[in-house]
Parts: sequence; C-alpha cells; structure tokens
Amino acid sequence: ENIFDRSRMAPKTPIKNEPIDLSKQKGCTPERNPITPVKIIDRPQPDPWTPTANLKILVSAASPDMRDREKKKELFRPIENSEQSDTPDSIQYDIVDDGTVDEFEKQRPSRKQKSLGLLCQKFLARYPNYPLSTEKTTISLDEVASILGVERRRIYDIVNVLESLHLVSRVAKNQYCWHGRHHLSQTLKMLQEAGEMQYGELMTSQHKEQDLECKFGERKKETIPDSQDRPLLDFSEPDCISASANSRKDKSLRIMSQKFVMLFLVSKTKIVTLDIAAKILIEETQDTVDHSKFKTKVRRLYDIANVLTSLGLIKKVHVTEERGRKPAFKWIGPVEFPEKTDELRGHSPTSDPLPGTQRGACVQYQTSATGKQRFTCHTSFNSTQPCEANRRKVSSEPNSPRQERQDENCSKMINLATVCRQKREEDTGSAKNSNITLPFSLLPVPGDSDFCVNPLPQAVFPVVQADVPNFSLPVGISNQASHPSTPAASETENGKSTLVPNQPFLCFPSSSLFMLCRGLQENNLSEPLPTAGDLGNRSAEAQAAIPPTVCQKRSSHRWSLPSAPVDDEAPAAKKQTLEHSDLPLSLVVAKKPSESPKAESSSGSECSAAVHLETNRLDLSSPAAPEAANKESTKPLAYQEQEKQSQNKDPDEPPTENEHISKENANQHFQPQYLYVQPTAGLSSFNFLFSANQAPGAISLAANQLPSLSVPCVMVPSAALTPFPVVCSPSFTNPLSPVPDGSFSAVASTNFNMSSLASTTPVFISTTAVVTPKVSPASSVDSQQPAHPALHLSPVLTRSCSAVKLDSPVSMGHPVTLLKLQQPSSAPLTPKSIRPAHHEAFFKTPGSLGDPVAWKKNEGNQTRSASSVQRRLEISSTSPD
DNA sequence: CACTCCCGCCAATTA
DNA sequence: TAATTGGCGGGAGTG
Repeated sequence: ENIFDRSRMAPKTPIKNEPIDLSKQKGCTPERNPITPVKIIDRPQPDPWTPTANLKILVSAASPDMRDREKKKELFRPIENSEQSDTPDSIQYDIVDDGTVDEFEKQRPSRKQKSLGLLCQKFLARYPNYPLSTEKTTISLDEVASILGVERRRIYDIVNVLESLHLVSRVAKNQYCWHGRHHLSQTLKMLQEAGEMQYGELMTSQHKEQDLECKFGERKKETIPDSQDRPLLDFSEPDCISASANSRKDKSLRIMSQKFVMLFLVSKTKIVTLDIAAKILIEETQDTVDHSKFKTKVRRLYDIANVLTSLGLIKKVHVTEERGRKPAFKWIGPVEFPEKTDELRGHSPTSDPLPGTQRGACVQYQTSATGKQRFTCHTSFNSTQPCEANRRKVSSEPNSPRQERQDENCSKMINLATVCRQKREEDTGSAKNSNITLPFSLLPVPGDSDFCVNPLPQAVFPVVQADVPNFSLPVGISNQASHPSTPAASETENGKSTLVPNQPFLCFPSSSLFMLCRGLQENNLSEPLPTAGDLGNRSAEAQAAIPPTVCQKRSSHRWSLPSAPVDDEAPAAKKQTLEHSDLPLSLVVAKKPSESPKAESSSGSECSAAVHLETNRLDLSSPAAPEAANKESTKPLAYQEQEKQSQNKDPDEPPTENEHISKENANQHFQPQYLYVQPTAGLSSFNFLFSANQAPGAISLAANQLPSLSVPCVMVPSAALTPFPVVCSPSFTNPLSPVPDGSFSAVASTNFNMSSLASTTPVFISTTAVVTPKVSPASSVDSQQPAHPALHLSPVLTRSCSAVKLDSPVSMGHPVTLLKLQQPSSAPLTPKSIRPAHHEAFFKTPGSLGDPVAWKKNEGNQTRSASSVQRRLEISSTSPD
C-alpha cells in the first residue's frame, strides 16, 4: 500500500512527507477532498518505509526530523484517540482516518493535509478543552512532534500561539503545560482591554480597516505623544524590562498573536483584514521595511490565523474593498468576557504574580487601574501554574510596579511603534517587551481577589443557566459589600420580603421579573461549554476559599426581587440590568441564597449548586436570618453581581460536587430557588424560572456544544404568573434522595432553548423536584458531575450555554411536575416571595436532569420530547404568543 | 497570477 | 558546545 502511495509522492518532499504523510493521513486525509490526486511522481519508491528506508535514512541524516519518524509511525494513530475528541473536527478526522484509510487518496498528502491548521487541530484533539484542574497535562514537544509526524518547528508555531492565549504554558525545555480553555475567556478579556487601550480608538471606529490604518498611524502619534518619551523610556527604562528580556522571541509569534487577537476584540466588526493587521502589527507602520517585512508579517499572520482558526476563534472571510477582495478573518469566538474569574485559587494572591511572567509575556497589570473597574481577577495562571515560574524569561521585574500598568505597556507598545519607526532594530530589543506585556495577568490581583465586580459595560452577559449553580456564595460576602444592593436587600427584607433572604422562591410580580442572564451571542454557542464538572473541580480545588471561582460564569444573575416594588434598588437595578443586557432573555433568579459557601465546601457532597441552593433556602426559611448569613447575603450578592457584571463569582457554586449537596441536603433543607427568566425577545412569552438549587448539572448544558439545557423546571404561563407571585415551590422532594416519585411532582428537567421559548408562558424551573426519572438512579448527584461534561461550566462555556439556551427552543425532556408552591412557612418573604418550604426534597439530582437534550436551535417549536414536561408546556403555554 | 503558507535554514537562546 | 527555540523568507501548492 504504502508503496503505492509513494509512487505518487512528489519527489521533493516525499521524503519527509512520507512519514509525515502517514501520520497525517490517518488523521486527516480524507477529509476533504482528495483533491490532489497525486502528483506524483514516479518515484517508485516502494514502500514508504522500508524500501525507502534508505532514502529516509539519508534524509534523516539530513534532517533531524527523521529521527522521530519511526516513532511517529507507531504513534500516528494514537493521536486522535487519545482524548476525547474535542472538536467535531477532530472527530471527523479520526473517523476519516479510520475508515478510509485508503492510501490512495492520502497518499500524497496534499499541501492541505500538511497545513498548520490541520496540524493544530490534531494537536488540540489530543487535549481536553477543559481539563480538570487537577490534572496537569504536560506536553512534550518531541513527543507531540513525533506523534503528529511533523517537525518540531511546526509544533513551535502552534504552541507559541496557544501560549499567547494561555492555553498552554511553557514549563521547561521541551515541556509545555496544557491548560485548556479555562483561562481563555479571561485571557481574551485581558486582551480586549489591552487592545482597547492600544488600538481602541482605532478600531472602534467602524472604519476598521482603512480607518484603522489611518488612525493607527495617527493614533500612534497622538497617543504616543506622551509616550513619546516613552519610547525612550522603553529603552531606557527598565520597564522595558521587558525590553531587556525581549528577545527576539518575545517578539514575534506570541506577541503577534496577541495583538492580532486584540485587533479582533477591539474591532467592532470583528473582521480584520490581513493587510491591515500586518500593518498594525508591524510596529512601524512605516513602510520602511516594508515590503519584505510586510510579506513576512503576512506569512506569520497566516500561521497564527491557522491556529486561531483551529481553535474556533476566527474564520477566514474575504472583504471586498475598493481595491478588491482582500483576505480577512472574522472573529467568531466569544465576544464578551464576563469575567469570570475563573479560578483563582485562592491562595494566591500571595503568589506573586511575578513569577509568572515569563516569557514574553508580560505581566499584565491587573487591574487596570484605569478606569475600569474591572480587575482581572486572577490570573489564573499563576495560581495554577507553577510552572511558569520556570519560564525562561522572566520578565524581569517581578513586581515592578511599572509594568503593572498596562498603561505603560500600552504606551510602550505605542511607543514602540514610534520607536520602531525610528529604529527597527530595536524592535527586537526593548520595545517589544513592552509590547508584549499584554495579557497576562499574573498577578493575582490583590484586591479583587475574589471577584471582581466589574460592571462590564458591555455587559451583556449571557445568561447561563448553568451559572446558577455557580452562584456561589462563598465570597459572597465580600460581594455583598461590594454591592450595595445586597445589603439593601437584606434590609428591605424587613418590609419587603426580599427575596433575598431566604426565600425559596421569589415572587415575581408578574411583570417584573428579572433576569439574570445576559444575552448571548451567537458565537458562544460554538464554544464548548465547560462542564459543570470542570467548574466543580475547580471550585473544589479552590474550595471554599475561592468561592469566587466559578462565579464568573458570566452570567449575571440577578435576583429576582420578590416584589419589584419593594426594593427600590433592586428592582431598579434589575431592570436596568435587564435593559442593559443585550440579551433577549432576562432571567430572574430567585435568590439563591447560598448559604455559606463554607458549608458547602465542607459538606461537599453533592453538586455544589444544589447545595447552594439549598443553603439558600435555609436561609430563607428563616426570614430573619438575613444576617445569618452574611453568607447568605452573599447570595443576593450574587445576584446583584450579576447585574451587569458578569463577574459574579460566586464562590460556591462551582463546586459542583455532589457531595456537598448531599450533605447539605441532609443537613438542611433546601430552599428552592429559581431563576426567572423573563421572556424577552427571544423568549417572548415564556417565563422561566430556574431553581437555583438545582444541581449544577441540571442546568448544565450539554457539555460542549449542546445548547440545550436540561433543567428541571416548571413552566408557567406568564399570565399565570402575573397573578401569582410565586411560582413554584419545590415541593417536597427529598432532597437527598432522588425521589423518583417526585418525578412528577417535582420537576421535570427540561431542555430548552431560550429562543424557543417563544411562548409567553413563564416557565419555572425548580430545582427541587428535579428528580428525574432518568436521572440517576442513585442520587443523581454524583452521577452528574462526573459524567456530564455539561457539568463543567466554564465561564466561557457558560456563555455559550446561555447563548444556546436562547437559541434553542425549549424543550422539555422530562416529565415535569408541577411544583407545589409552598411558601415557606416562615418565610417572611411575603407574598411575593415564595418559599419553598423545605426543600430538601428538592432535588437531588441535578444531574438527573436527565438528558439534556441538546437542542439545537430549533426553533422553539420543536419540542422534542414529548415528555410530560412538554406537555405541560404546551398546556400551560397554550397561548404563547 | 495571487494567495497561502510549508519548509527548513540558521541565528538567538538555553542548557 | 550542544540543543532548543523560533525568525524569516524562498518558493511551492492552490485556485
């Protein structure tokens, strides 16, 4: 067979190709077209391997690469298999490989088959998008190169780009540490901020491109002016430190990659043409170097673009301008970053950021101090990675304050440009460093530690149901502090009922519901969702301490206020938020009181989310308790947070771990919480309530792609709601035990997409009952996490999730039961708020939710299943719009 | 022919 | 000094 191929092989490359080919073939080959028939040659070389061996040998001698070939052969296949297929693509490949392996086609690897993009996909396929925090995956360059059948040089191209986005970090020579996408949103956010600073103005203008160029030029000048000095500074200054550091390395690919990404993030259109990017990226705009330099830059941009494309962040498009059609790339990744803080690990603020910095990267300053409030929260890296310390270059200064600021950096960058003009050479030198700086936040931000509250201006947060679970409390307190509202809420309690306090349910005045969510964007979907599990893991790690961790889920949550009227603030805020949010949907969350994260942490049994919820309830139960909890209060906080900010960090939720729940359950009752989703645009008629309590799993989206959620919920026609303040109560299910019986009663899990929800009907989801028949047999809880990818919520994912939701129509998978509403006896809440009485019953199984079916965007209409739930929906919804 | 971008030389950095 | 990284640009493959 091989031989066969060979013949085809082109004489030139054949040599290497062969080995390579093989490997690749497997993976890729068939995929697209077989197009290139074979070019071939006649080279009779018989088999690829053996016969040719001689040649190979020679070749190998020539190129070091060869050494690995052999191995490669062996390895080939394995590659893909190794892990889960992350992307469909990868999968495809695999399939292809397997299936067809015919050599024919493959044979000659066409150029496409050898493309960096493809290679990158294969590379990415080897690692999970959201690796468990616990596991650290190290990547050996040699190994990967051999496995993938390529020269190391190519791996560097990939890794450098990935490193710029923090998907990997260099641990040591030949060793990289795989982080996956956990930090991606954070990184992007940082880049966005940095980009705004640097290029912001430019891009903002729609002009984008051309304008950009122009502006760019101008801008430099302008901005720089002050900076002008800087250029000098750059050199001179230590800050530049980086400069010192800069090695050539810093210079290019990594930095270029970051800058390139920044351009997208800053661009309104999200489309960046290559030439513009090249111009901007060339520090100097000037032509000086130009042409050749430009060409080189473009080449590199292609390299970067290929990797980014493989990551699903951009796609190639063409822009036709006056001059004609120009190659360009469109950003298809997440646009907003809610922030999340992922994980920070708690510890570290202490950890110095410093260490991290390394390679080119520079540290970022965290907070930008600048106007924005946001802080980047942690740098995830640091905490996570120890590795970094090693990196070769460290940016020099550890903490130098100077660097801190991005401003400086930015300025530097700018300066650079100027400088560059002045000097090219330098680039390499000093300036670069500065440039580099971007993205990383190594530092833990001190202040922000837990969460940042940033209000994002942008703010649209996708709602994520998933988030719910997240809300964690833990930090909440702090949050509270941060949020005025919280306190307020509590206060309000008195009179108001405030949901906050512990209610299991919130009452929503009919009309006023609020949401939590934020809009999604289309893209979000694309991303794989983080599974709850991931979150959980993280959280777990973080443990209570980190509470904030998950929180981020970008989703913003809001509380629903019991009665809108009641709280001034809250309602108002909510409303605002709603407005702000782009999102069509607004969700209201009933409060989630989480109690204390602590508890959770301690308890740790079940899903965190569930736990939280429960806790919350508890709180609710005692209306009085407000104080009890500050913790609890936190909950509210969470909601608040969400307002715009994405940042919620609720500490606890993340902990998806089942354990917690269980314990809690045992301990406490749960109060069900719900999220209410206002019908907004997409939703139009439906109102959803999600129970906060749910296990994370429940909410969780299907892991990766799935848009659908499964959540136990109840749908209520809006109309109905109106009259009633309360929607559901978690009736009695046992919390712990998954109650099958409950199936009905309790909840059905539902899958739905928000979008689908057209109907007016409000939906409630209660966490409580959740037990799904399906659900796990055992307590669903456990099962959930582990199994479902869905569980993981990565912030990003979350978004996506949310997004998804929107899109997807609601479907109800499972039978839903109506919930009983209980009002908590005690619940002070008042009419509005509804309390679930106890909740233990609630849910247990988040996971159970069963299947989350993924719905695709089908329009809402589709409801697939006929589960009882749906029926209800139908019924209830009877008249949607 | 233009667009892509693979390939790998070879210098800068590291070990 | 050897090995690792990675800038860089020739020039091939594609359409």
